Amino acid sequence: MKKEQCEKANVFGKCPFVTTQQLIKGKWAILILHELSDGPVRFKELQRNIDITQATLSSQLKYLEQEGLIKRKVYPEIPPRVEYALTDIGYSFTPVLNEIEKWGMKYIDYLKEKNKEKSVSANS
Amino acid sequence: MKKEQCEKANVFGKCPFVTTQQLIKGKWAILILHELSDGPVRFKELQRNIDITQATLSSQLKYLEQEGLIKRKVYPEIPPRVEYALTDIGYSFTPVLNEIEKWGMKYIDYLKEKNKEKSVSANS
DNA sequence: CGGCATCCTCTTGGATACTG
DNA sequence: CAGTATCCAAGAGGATGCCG
Repeated sequence: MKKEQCEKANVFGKCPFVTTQQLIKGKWAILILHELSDGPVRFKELQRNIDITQATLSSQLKYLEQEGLIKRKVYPEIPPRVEYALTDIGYSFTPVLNEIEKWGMKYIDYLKEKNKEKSVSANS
Repeated sequence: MKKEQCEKANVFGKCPFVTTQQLIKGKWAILILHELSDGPVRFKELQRNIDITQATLSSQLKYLEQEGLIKRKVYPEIPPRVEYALTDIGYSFTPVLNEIEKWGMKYIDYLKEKNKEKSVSANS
């Protein structure tokens, strides 16, 4: 794409990089999307899987729902049951998640190498 | 990968998602990496391309250099000249950038559709 | 040109307590 | 179980001015 789209006027909804960044910059968005990538998950289960407080999880889910990435389904039961799932556009984010995971593993390896070198030079 | 790696102990350097998120959560990291993906770029040029103040750009670059994603080369000239380039591990981030760009464009289209629907229903 | 130091503001998100 | 309300701390990052 033309770089110009991202230059000067770095606006949400214009530049794909800025737009994506705005959506996933939060501490939890990527993790939540990843948790939902295998199918619907209940609120409580999400909270258990990710280490996050109720209040924070609640606000994050509300945000992601607003942006159209996830959908909320309420089952009229007692006790209440709410499931969260990816929307179509949310599901289409999967390739990004996969690349993030692959690169993350690569970077973790890189960190290990870096630490190894450091301890070697410290011993010399 | 095993989800367990990301559960409970969400630590940088253990879970690939958390690790990557920590590195790119900032407002500028993705844009800077994208700008550098075609080869070395000077400080001033970066500042022109992205709309960012000197102080902020400087601290971002220092951060990315610390994390090993970019490297800094100083040319002993007058006036001074400093070029930034991707390291190997930084360059290997390119596939993530590509997916981010693709998805970002998809999401921008989605936003347009959403707005169209809204104005239609508003006129009915 | 390519920074750094300082100050200051605004947002994110964690802790805690309460509700249907 | 699945939230909401309130309060608060930390950090990101912008503005400005100075320096080699």
